[in-house]
Amino acid sequence: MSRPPPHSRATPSAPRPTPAAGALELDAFLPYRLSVLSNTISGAIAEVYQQRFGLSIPEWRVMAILGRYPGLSAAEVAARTAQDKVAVSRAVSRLIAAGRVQRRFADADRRRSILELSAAGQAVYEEVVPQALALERSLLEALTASELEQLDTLLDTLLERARHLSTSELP
Amino acid sequence: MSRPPPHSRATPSAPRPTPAAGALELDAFLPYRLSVLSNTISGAIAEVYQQRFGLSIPEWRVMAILGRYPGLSAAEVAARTAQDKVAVSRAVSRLIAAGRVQRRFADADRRRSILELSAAGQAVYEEVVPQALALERSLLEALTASELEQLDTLLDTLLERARHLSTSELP
DNA sequence: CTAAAATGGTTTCAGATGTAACTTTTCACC
DNA sequence: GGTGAAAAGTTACATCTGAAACCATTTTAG
Repeated sequence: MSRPPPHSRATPSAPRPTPAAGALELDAFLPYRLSVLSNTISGAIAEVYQQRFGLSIPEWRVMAILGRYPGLSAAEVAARTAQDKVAVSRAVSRLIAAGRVQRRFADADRRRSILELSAAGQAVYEEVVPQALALERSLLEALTASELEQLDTLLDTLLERARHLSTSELP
Repeated sequence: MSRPPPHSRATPSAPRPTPAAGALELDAFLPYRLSVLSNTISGAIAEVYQQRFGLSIPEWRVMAILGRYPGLSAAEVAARTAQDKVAVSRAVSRLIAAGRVQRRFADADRRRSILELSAAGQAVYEEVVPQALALERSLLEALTASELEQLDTLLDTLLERARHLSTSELP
C-alpha cells in the first residue's frame, strides 16, 4: 500500500506552527478544518446520488439507514441519522412520492410509522452503496493500517468530547 | 443543523468492527462520522457568537479572517474561508449594516473592495476569539501530543485526497 | 372514566442558501 | 482608441431549512 507523495503542506516534518498565542488562524483551527474536510467529502459523494437519482442529502441518509435497518419509525431514523424530525418527515414524504419508500403504521400504536425501502428504493440503494463505499475506500487507502486505526480512535474521542461541550457549556 | 442525539458506541476499547463487506454501516462510514463531528463542534462554537452577537456562521468566518488579515477583498475572503462569493457578499453587507466592517474600494481598481473590521467589529472579534480557542483547546486536551500530531497529519492527508476526488471523478 | 400531558409526525412561516443572470469596471488585443 | 472578454460584486428567484405551532393518538393521573 503506497503512500502518495506529500503535497504542499502535508509533510509532518514541520509541525503546524501555532501562530502567536491568542490569535485565530483559520487554516489551523480544528473546527474550520473539519468543516472544510467534511463538506468536501460529502460533496463528492453527493454528486453520485444527486446527479443520478435526484436525492438530497437527508433523503439519501434515510435510504441508507432503511437499507440496513428496515422497519424503523421516523423518530428512530432521525436518531440514527442525526437529523431532526422535520428533515426526516420531509425526506420521507419525498421518498414515498418517488416510490422509493413504503410506509405503514403500527397496529399497536397508530402514530408510529414503519418505514421500508420499496423494490425501487432497494435498487437505488444497491447502486449507490458500492459507489459510496468505493469513494470512502479511495480516501482511506491513502492511510496506512495504523493511521486508519488512529483516525478511528481520534474521531471517537473527539466526538465524545464535543458532545459534552455542547451540552455543558450553556451559561 | 440539529444537535445529534447521544450515541451508544464511544469507548474505543473494541476496535470498530467492519460490518459485512459491502454493507454500509452509517456509524462506521467516514463521511457520516466527519459530518456529525463537524456539525457538533461548529454548533457548540456557534452558540458563542450567535447567542451573544447574532452572527451567522458566514458572518463569523468573515470576521475571523478580517481580524487576522485586514484589508482583504471580498474574493480573497471567499477563498480563505472556503465560502462562495454570494455568501461573502451577503455576510459583508450585513456586517457593514451592523457597523462591524468597513469597506472602501481600491484606487487602482475600483471593483476591488478593501475590507476591515471597524472598532466595534474588532471588539466583537476580540471577545469571540478567546472563547473559540478555549473551546478548541478543551476539545484537544483530550488528546496526547502525539495524537495531536497524528490528527494534524491525518486531516491534511484526507483533505488533500478529498480535493482530488471531487475534481477527478467527473464522468 | 375523563382531563391533562406526552408522543409521533406534519405543516407553516420566516429566514438562509445556491444558481444563474446582471452591472460595473478593467484588461487584452487589434 | 474601440470592442469584446474577463473579473468583482450584487441581485433575483427558487429551493431548502429550522423553530414553533399544530393535529392525531396514546398514556397518565385523579
